[in-house]
Amino acid sequence: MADHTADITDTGRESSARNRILDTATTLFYAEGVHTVGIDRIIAEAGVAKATFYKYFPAKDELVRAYVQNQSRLGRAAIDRIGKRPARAMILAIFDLVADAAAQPGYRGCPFLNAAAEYPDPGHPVRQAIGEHRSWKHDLLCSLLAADGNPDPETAADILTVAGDGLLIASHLDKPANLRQLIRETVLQIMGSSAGR
Amino acid sequence: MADHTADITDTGRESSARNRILDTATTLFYAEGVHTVGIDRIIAEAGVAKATFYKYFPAKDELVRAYVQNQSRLGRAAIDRIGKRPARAMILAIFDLVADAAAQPGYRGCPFLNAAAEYPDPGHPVRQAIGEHRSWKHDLLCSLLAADGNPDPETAADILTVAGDGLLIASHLDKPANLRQLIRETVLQIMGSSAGR
DNA sequence: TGTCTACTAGACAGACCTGTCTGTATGCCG
DNA sequence: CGGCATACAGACAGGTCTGTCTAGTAGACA
Repeated sequence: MADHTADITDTGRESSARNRILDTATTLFYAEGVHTVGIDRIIAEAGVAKATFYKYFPAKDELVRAYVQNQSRLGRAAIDRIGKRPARAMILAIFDLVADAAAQPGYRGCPFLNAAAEYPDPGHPVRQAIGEHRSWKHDLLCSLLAADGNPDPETAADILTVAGDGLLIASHLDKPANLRQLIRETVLQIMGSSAGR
Repeated sequence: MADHTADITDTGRESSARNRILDTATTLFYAEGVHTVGIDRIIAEAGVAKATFYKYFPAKDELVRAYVQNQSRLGRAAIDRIGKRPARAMILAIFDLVADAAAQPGYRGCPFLNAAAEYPDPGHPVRQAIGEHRSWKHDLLCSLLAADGNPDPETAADILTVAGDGLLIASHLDKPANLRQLIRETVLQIMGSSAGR
């Protein structure tokens, strides 16, 4: 569970203390929620003094925002790791990532959806960071759909986003046995059944 | 927003103090989250003594569970209010409820998804209550799909559940302009385009 | 050696949390 | 009238939270 956060912030010039804080926070926030995990616990498990923490993150919300951005970076890295493929295969591969994530031991759903649920105010910086990731992903889908020759990529991207969020929820709350098949079925049904199976 | 909680717990024999607590909690928990809202705030706004609160709800988590069950009751009531229709029209009407809810001023997404995000442990009573609501809804969709003549209502219900959750997320986080159209488009595309428009 | 930087250790204030407890007021029923 | 249930008011204990502050330590570099 801590493993996928072990390959750290690549900007190597950053403080190691800061990295330890962010990694610990990423693990704990994802596993137990943002409000449940306190600063004291994070600095204890990161092996860092409180003053050091507040040097790098002036307030807890700043850390939460960094956590969201870190998750965004990890998500983008996972997509980068797929490599180059035709547009339609690319979309299917991206959706397969949901099944990959759901198969991991500590899976607890989508970090962005979980975090958003804890911040009611849509104008809050944390919510904005979440929104940035969402619109990045939407744009990615949109351009892939356009490359696939979709006549209305905007609308199709909306629907695919809906499907993606729903699949993340289902993979977490309902844990369906045949998740991979459900994903394929959902995506193909949405993209038009002229699918390359 | 407090309005739709005004038509209270119909089991009229219940204590009015208990009802006031549950109604206040329903409003506050939904609007601001479960962990953010404390007991003191609830009893103050419900106009109830602390001892009275702990008489009816031995612990806060009991209240949260009652809150989830209350939301489940409200959701079922909304579906009951639709009245009788052919299966396919019924499904569309149920999905339209998402748009209705999203149009209300205090809309903050799906109460079940929000609450689930705050309880990591899948075995927690609150999560179980959420699971009960979800499987109730899944079964409802399944029987409607069967009545509509769907060849594989189980799988179709899975996909519709995915779509429903995704639409609830989208209507909350992305606030798309043409939500009603997005809903129709998504549902019809999933149920097979031989739709009755 | 002296100094500067980054860090550790941990006390502390002030707020807020859940849950318990004591005492009081009100109304119903016999 | 007495007895009992229900509810209110609020102090209190014990814990946790965020965020500040003081004091001390280890290494780099001149």
